[in-house]
Amino acid sequence: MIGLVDANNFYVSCQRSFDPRLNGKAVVVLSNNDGCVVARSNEAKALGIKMGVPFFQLEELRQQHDLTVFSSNYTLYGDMSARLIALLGRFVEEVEVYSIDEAFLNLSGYEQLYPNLTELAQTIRSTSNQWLRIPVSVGLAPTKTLAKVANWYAKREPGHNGVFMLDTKAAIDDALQTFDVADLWGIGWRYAGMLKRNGIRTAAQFAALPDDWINAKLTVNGLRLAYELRGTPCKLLELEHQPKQTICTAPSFGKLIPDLATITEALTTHVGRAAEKLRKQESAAGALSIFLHTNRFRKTPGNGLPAKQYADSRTVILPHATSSTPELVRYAQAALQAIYAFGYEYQKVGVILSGLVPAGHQQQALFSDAPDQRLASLSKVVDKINHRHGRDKVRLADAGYNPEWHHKRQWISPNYTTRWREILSVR
DNA sequence: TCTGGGGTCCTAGGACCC
DNA sequence: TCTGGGGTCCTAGGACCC
Repeated sequence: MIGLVDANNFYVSCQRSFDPRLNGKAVVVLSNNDGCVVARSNEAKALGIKMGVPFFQLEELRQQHDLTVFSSNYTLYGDMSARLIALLGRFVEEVEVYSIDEAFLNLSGYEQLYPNLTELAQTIRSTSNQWLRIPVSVGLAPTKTLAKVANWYAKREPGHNGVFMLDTKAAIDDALQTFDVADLWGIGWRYAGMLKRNGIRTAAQFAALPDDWINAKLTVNGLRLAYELRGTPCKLLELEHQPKQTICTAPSFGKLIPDLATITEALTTHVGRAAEKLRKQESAAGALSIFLHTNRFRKTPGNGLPAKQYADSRTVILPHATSSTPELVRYAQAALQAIYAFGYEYQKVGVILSGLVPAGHQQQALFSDAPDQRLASLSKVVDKINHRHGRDKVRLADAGYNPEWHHKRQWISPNYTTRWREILSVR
């Protein structure tokens, strides 16, 4: 059996954990730059606030109802997530961290220790409530996909008390009969539309389709999904932490930016951030892509016509794989100069590092200079200083001093768990 | 009229996830 | 005025090899 533990309204729950006055209230958490709604309390869902709606469209609702708003605080959510994972590790050996608020548990081999898995799930729930004040739901089933389905029922059926188990053929058949095919793990809006056009509405109907048809329409991924629904595991628990294959840093500007100088400051900062992530996983990048674009939603003030748009990107294959910030910045700035066009209001510049290889195992180029080892050491020392004394304490001068492009986070909460001076004070 | 067979590698684009 | 960020995997097709 596999367990899926999924935190309820995770970002909202993290905020409530440190401010119980928010319990019972409508609360939303916004995406980066305070753009869209990415988490909602049940009360906010009841007000009809949809996932992903642009925040500015909620202005009227805010005036009519008591709605509490937070900018996203990933430092806080990441730390709370680590605590939740540590908690799960006290109950079972094998935990796959699937996302910031979800984990799969391998429950096979625990028949002696936990003869009743529903009870175990309840214990996990109450422990999380007590230690973290984070409510979680638990789905139990023979495959990951069925555990996802079970979790869906655990979250939505009040009678189940946050735990739902699919352990018999009859229970699985029952659950799939009433499960919307669009809610399956691996079925997005395009596949959902295609399936509905073909008369497939439920998970049970999908699982009963011929293999050839599924393979032709949804590739091998769809076939794996069908097998998992039929009870044959195709997705194994991934317990090893895999290094990332690409690293992207591309936050929007807080306001539209027209000039190259300011965009260069932002890009320099983003490349520095991406390179930090790169060094943290002990990789080096073999290629670097830069992209730049205007705001595609924007209308020209006054006439309401779509504003003039521009977007371009440039990929540079590096002469040797590197993780050095100054070196990556040099190539990034040259690429930006090549794609920048005067006369537009830009929304975003971003960097993607790819061709990642383990640091220290880089292929040496035959006809170019060997990578400068001193540069690599320098960046590592800078990381250490910044880790100890605060982000960006040491950085390139090109990153600027008073960034007017910084993203918005108007409703940010304190970093309760990671900064001494922001620790919760109780009066 | 008839135009081989069997591979590898890379990339762009499309699907998906939270 | 204001519309997120960061990932993965698969396939088709083109270029190449002998």
